[in-house]
Amino acid sequence: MRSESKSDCGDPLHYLTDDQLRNGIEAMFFAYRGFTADPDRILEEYDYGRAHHRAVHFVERYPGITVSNLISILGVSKQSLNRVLRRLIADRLVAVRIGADDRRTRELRLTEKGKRLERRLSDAQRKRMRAAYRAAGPEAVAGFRVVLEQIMDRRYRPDAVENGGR
Amino acid sequence: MRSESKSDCGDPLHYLTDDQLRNGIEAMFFAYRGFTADPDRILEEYDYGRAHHRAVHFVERYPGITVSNLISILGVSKQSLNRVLRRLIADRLVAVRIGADDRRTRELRLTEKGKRLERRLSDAQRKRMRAAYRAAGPEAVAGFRVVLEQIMDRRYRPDAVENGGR
DNA sequence: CAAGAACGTCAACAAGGTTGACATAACTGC
DNA sequence: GCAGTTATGTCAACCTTGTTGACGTTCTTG
Repeated sequence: MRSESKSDCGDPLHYLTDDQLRNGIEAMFFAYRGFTADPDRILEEYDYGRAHHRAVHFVERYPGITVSNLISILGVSKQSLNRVLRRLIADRLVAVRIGADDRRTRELRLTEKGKRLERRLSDAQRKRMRAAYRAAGPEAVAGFRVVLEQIMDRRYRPDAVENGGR
Repeated sequence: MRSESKSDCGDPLHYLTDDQLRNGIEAMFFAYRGFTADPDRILEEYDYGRAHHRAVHFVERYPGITVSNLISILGVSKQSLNRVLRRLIADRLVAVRIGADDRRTRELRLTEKGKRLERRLSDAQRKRMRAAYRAAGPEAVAGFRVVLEQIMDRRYRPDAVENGGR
């Protein structure tokens, strides 16, 4: 199986020691902080928080998504999401339409204004990711993605990995 | 900006497309959630939060760390840390000593009880990381670490990367 | 038509972040 | 030795974002 060990100093399982794992854990902590730092600064201007960013992100990602689907992706209560969504709708960043097939549901989409904010936020975040990816190189990035997908809960793991190419 | 668009396979810079970056961003979101899920469940039993976990983690990591150093690592205000620390001290998870060289400072250490909780938390977190690492393999892990270190802010990056060896 | 689902909303509450202000003890420079 | 600065603790007020519980409306479905 894992007989191909690269950075082992003798022990092929050296990368699984508690120390290595601890380093990885700490790296996750610091990296996630860096990861959110740039959008956080932008959101401050608008008096929005990270919750607004997440909502905007997933509405952009799945245009026409319903409220309950958004709730289950974000993993928050409907009251919590509603507070965030209400403001985004009032500020005309998100548009609501009655569900086409089920009139009880609400389909969410970004307005032009919403798309502009989303673009600003994701540009900032992508800029940092791009710099990191570029510095690390394609093989490191591939490894990064594999490990992340292992860390996340099974149900969020993209089983059809379209970036498997190359 | 990058002009080469979409899914042109064959492009050696394909891993830097907006789509790839966006996938990475989303993976970070889901992975971080999985990453904190297990400790969160344990903390609930004790009525502690993530803030307590972070404090305990870094006190374990740097025994004798001072309050101000802990503040700057965690990146929170002293009032915020104080609220968390006060409880950990009252519950006898953290012991405080007057600084050896500077009597104004307070040196923080885990008590036996504190070590037990820290161990429980980090065992849970390591278990998930170990499974992820094992499934991904050593090369993926090496890539994972490189990318994470690029994402985090420079000042937290370990300049002496011990796994850079080979 | 009755039941249940999807949604919105009000209220109360908690964790954990912020800032401002103030107090004390200890170090440091002159 | 005194003045100024630093490290810490604490009180108070406030914000965001999460929670639960309760209730009402609209719509789908058996």
